[in-house]
Amino acid sequence: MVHQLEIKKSKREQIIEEAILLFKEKGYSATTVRDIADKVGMEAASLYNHIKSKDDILKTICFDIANTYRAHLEEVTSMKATPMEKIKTLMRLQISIITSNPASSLISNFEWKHLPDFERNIFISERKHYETVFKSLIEMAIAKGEMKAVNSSIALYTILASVRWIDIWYKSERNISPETLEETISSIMLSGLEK
Amino acid sequence: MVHQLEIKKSKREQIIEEAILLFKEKGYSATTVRDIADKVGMEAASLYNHIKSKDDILKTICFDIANTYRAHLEEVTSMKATPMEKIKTLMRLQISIITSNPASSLISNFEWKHLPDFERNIFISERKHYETVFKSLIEMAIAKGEMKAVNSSIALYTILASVRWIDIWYKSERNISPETLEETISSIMLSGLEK
DNA sequence: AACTTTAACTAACAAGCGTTAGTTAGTAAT
DNA sequence: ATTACTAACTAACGCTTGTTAGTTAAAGTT
Repeated sequence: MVHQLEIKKSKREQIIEEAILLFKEKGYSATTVRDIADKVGMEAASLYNHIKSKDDILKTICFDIANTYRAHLEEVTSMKATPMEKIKTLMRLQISIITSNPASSLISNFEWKHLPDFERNIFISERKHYETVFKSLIEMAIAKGEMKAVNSSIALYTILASVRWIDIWYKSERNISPETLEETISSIMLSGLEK
Repeated sequence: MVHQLEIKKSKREQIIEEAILLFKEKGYSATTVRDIADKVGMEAASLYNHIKSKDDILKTICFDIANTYRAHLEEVTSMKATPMEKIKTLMRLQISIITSNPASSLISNFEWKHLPDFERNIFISERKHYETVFKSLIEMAIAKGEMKAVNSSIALYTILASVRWIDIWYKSERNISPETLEETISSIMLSGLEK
């Protein structure tokens, strides 16, 4: 029993894995518990031996990602480095989340609105916190003269967009390594495209 | 009758307008025809005097946007200008679509997957066409030495991401004019953030 | 060997879904 | 004045939804 947990994926993990693929393909609302059960190879009712509810699956997916973001944020803010270096590190870490979990990143980005009220509010404030800290790094970088004096909101969302969008298209361009991705995007955001 | 069409919004337009807001808030699948009917102020069944189906609404929203994109693309490709100027123009036009129709842009970006098979395929190929032309502009700009020799796929999606993401956050930053938005994003993408 | 637990099953529920049918009052056209 | 059309209504249909109840066979524990 404890043995099984160590040597192979638990049924619960299998269920969540299949759910991730389905939520990504069809969206949370359009995915039924019967769809998920089919993929796992059991009856819909049997899922409830492993999960509490359909919501429960979404919660797990979204907060797995959200917690990783938070951990990265704490890691970076405790670094001894210039604001610009912290921004670069944060971008790199964020790209690594997305390239190693493209599907659940996408769900966390687009399906969080279907979380139950309580969890949705937590999720929103987690994200708000991330953005606030990120934005203050941008403002510090500008104040230090490391960054051009652009509107910090636009800079923030343009940076976030450039990495968040990866989960949408990354699959179709598989011959790009996470390293190339990270270097190219960083270079575009920091030095621009124009020669 | 023809009079009414000219002086005020038709019932159909009202329905679609309310549907846009609901689809944006809750997503297409989670929005019911009864939700829409409530907002318009009629019974669900009465909607069917004005629309063919729930799908019909989504089709209208998505292809209104898609057609505007196509029109802009044709406008730009027939311009006498350098690839770089065309890219800038395309970015500016795309930002203008989003700032003037933030809600339906968002739906077109995120809910298109719920289109019926036939329309979904058309939509996908429309978008593919847009991206292919955009990408070839990038490659021409690189060939001409106007743009740095970065991976053209990454450049394409980074540019698209930077503008497509606007519909997500634009509402909460209303004190930014479309012009500032366009200038700042262009400047970031072309010249970079680093000083 | 007797027990508890686990994890699957079938059956079914109540609620909600998009949609259709049939009707009716008000307006426009002849 | 009669007819035809528009756009609303109520009622209901057939289906799907997430979930629960009750059962059962196998595995683990004492």
